Amino acid sequence: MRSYGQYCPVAKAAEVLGDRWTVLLMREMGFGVDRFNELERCLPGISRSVLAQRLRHLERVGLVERLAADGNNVRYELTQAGRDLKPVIRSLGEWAAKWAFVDPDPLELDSDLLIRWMSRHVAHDQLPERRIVAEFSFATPRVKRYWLVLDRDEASVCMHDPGFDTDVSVMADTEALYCVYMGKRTLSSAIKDGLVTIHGPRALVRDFPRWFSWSDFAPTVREAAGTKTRA
Amino acid sequence: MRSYGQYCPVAKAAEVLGDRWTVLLMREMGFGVDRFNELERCLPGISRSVLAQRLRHLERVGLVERLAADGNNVRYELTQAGRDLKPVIRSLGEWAAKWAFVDPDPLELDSDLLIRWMSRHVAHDQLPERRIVAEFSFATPRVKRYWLVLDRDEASVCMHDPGFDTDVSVMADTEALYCVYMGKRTLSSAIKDGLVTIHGPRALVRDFPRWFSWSDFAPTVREAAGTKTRA
DNA sequence: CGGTATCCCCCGCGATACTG
DNA sequence: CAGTATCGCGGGGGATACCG
Repeated sequence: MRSYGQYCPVAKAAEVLGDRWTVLLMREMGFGVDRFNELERCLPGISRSVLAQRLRHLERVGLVERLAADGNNVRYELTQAGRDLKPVIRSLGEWAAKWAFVDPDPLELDSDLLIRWMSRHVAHDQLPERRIVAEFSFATPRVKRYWLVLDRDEASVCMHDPGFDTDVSVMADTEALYCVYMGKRTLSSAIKDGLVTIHGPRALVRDFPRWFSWSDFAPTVREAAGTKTRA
Repeated sequence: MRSYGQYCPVAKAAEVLGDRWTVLLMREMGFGVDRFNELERCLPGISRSVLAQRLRHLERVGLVERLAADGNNVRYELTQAGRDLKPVIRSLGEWAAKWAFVDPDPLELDSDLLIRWMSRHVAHDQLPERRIVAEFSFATPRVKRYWLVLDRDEASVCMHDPGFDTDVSVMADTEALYCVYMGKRTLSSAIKDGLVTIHGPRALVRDFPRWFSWSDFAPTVREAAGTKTRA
């Protein structure tokens, strides 16, 4: 971003972070996404050239470190300056969750993203001791299936059947599950309305709601839903 | 700014604030600048069309309210949502003051801005009871003079001699006074180095350093000057 | 996987002039 | 003071192809 020509920290921050995609890229890296192609997948719509340009820029200004283990095995890590930005970006999100946030636009109902985001917010300590495979099916905006493989240490997303037996099967309306994730409604209300259905052994179905901690911003979204004052 | 197509508060905040100038505009309004032409002067380089477009946008998304007292007497005020953004923008600046901030670029030495900024950070309770007129002279990058009229309630900047008697006369190297303002150096060190000279009655010259509270970010800049670790 | 190279369009935005 | 109107360019960035 072109300089503002001001010796002011706010202006400097705006120059470093003001380019399109940069804040979202930092958000993703703050969640530990560290590979070029994975970053691309987490930012639908970004072009590969822009992603490369942003990563170079962030490296140049000292927010990101490029770690080339060997040849084509590259990882990107936040520096301390980059990690230090995490609470700032969070406060941006908290602000938006409180004021600028209404309902999901139909165009925003990307089930790929939702599944990725859910996989980042697994309450691992609430899971059974053994590995759990949860299958998710969405009908809208297009039919999609995913498998979440969860254990006490890790959560991974599969776009194809991983081969393991499925423990729990979830059918969800994409918008409804997005709203649950974001704190706009409760999972139980979505289930009552028939927008989310969970199949599987009784004990697992009972515990399922506790396996996810949902969005970091959900508490703020819930709070904002109460106080509707905008002026 | 084009949508990111993500139902995520961080993405929404980036859409609302991501356009060029928007964050700086909100910074200015947070300081109470509320007139179109004054905003233009506080954002050197912004074009009038972009300023108008940004104000309309911010009004549309509910951060700014346009108050037309009558005809051409218009003021812009932050809504509660806009005021709520102030600490967020501040945290952006704090981050930059800590990590992304080195020395003023020669092109950033705009004495107009410096005087305006200083006038916002007057420690009114440290002033004498009576009105004080301080004259500032800069030699670089071009010869410029200003008068700061200070009292217990108010501070105003004059680009021309206001007619009142001058109480204190300050001659300053622009870069040095910028650095003092931003916390990169102390006023006394700048005086010692002959980069700032204060003339006037002994008592006023003695008290002058306490009349200004300097930049909000100065403490962070000072702190960062100690710890040079960047990785 | 981890990028680069190219192409090209569009529009953001700065400059200037003009109006009520 | 508070804008609108117009113009013109520069480059941001999306799409696609290609490479080691």
